Amino acid sequence: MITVSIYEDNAQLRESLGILIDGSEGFTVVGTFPNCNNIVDDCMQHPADVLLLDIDMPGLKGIEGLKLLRASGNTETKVLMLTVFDDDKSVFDAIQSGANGYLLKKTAPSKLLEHIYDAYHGGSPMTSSVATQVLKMFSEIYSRKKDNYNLTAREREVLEYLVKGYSYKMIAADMFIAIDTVRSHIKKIYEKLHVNSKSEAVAKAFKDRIV
Amino acid sequence: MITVSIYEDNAQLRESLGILIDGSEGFTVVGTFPNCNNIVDDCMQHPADVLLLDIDMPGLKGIEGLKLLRASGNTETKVLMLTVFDDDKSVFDAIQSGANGYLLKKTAPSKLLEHIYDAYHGGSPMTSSVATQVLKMFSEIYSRKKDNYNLTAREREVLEYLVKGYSYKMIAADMFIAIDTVRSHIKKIYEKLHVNSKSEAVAKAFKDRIV
DNA sequence: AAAAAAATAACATATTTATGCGATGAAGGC
DNA sequence: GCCTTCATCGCATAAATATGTTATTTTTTT
Repeated sequence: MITVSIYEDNAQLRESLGILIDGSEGFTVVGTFPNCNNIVDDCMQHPADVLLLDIDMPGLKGIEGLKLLRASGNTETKVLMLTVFDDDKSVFDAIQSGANGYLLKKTAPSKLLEHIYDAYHGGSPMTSSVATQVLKMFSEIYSRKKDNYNLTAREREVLEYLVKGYSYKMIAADMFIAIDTVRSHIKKIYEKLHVNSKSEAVAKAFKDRIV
Repeated sequence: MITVSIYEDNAQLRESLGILIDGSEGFTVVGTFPNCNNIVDDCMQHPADVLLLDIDMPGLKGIEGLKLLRASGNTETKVLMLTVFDDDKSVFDAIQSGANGYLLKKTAPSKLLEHIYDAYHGGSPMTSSVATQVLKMFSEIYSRKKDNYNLTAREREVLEYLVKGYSYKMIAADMFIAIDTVRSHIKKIYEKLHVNSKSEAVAKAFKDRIV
């Protein structure tokens, strides 16, 4: 038997969700709340396996509630965020705050039960459009920027040494070129990156994933 | 009508998948292949909306095939990876290489059709256990390192200025302290981070997410 | 073949960093 | 009250960096 609590400000939806879930084989609703102002207490007094947490609620927002819950040490309860929109900011926040899944409200009731089941068993159900957001964020994080500031191969090489913390002298020795050549390259790099110090170049290299 | 191509080395599974999909309303199979050695050509000669791509195939692995396809400029075709296991290395690779979804082979046939439909419409269907992997990676990436090298509040502040590319003089001005005080802080920072130059400190700050 | 871009190098110089040593006052723990 | 940590500041100096100018040789492009 999977125990579920529902946080949803719309009374109508809250009740119909409750009836749906409670009326289904294998699920019991142990609490329904119109806001998550006392979420930490609620979860202690009515422990549930899975929470359905609306993102947009008056008072404490769903994500804030989630953060409180996790901050209180509760990492066991699975939390499924419910929302009308799949804007990336919220998705991102929810994930970072420790949500176990992210569903659009338009999810069909039968699916909803399935998703609760999934979450209970360690899965992270998410609407496929939300998953798209997540993957997009991933590829943004991990894709090299297309704009590599037109650094030449040699310049990129030098920049990599800078990132590794090498001094001009060390770079020269490693690349078998004169230190003045290293200077020349670095001067060019600074021009292209619009910086004027080693540490700025390093910072930019990290930020823009040039290296 | 959604056109689908199937890459799967197991002849039995390949055929039954083909029959299932081709026999379903709204789906047509335009190609079935036992390997993805010629995936780029295949996709030109038998354009499909969605590819089902087995991860483990003799010859070119599914992910390698995916990379080739994307490298050839094809970013339009939706690609669903199929696999028996949900190990994080592959998931990660697939996402980075531009997969649109990641499904376990044990996915029920009815779901599979749904997932193909989802992918075609821009979604990123993934088995919920795979989604768990993805979220886990996310939180790993974004969690601050616990070890902040015991920097004091003031030292962290100075380090942030370094990351922003400020010179000692600028930091002193901004923090309303003497330049020698800035030096003192930085000396301490270097000791704690085990580095001995500004750019190394900046690099470490980025790598270890101190800032 | 001519032109453009990239890699190499030298020289000079002002500025910035790195490092060492020492010192003072304020805050907090015991 | 004593001790420790933190934040503050000064002075000195060697090393490294930033910047400008110029020039030669390869490599690439047109």
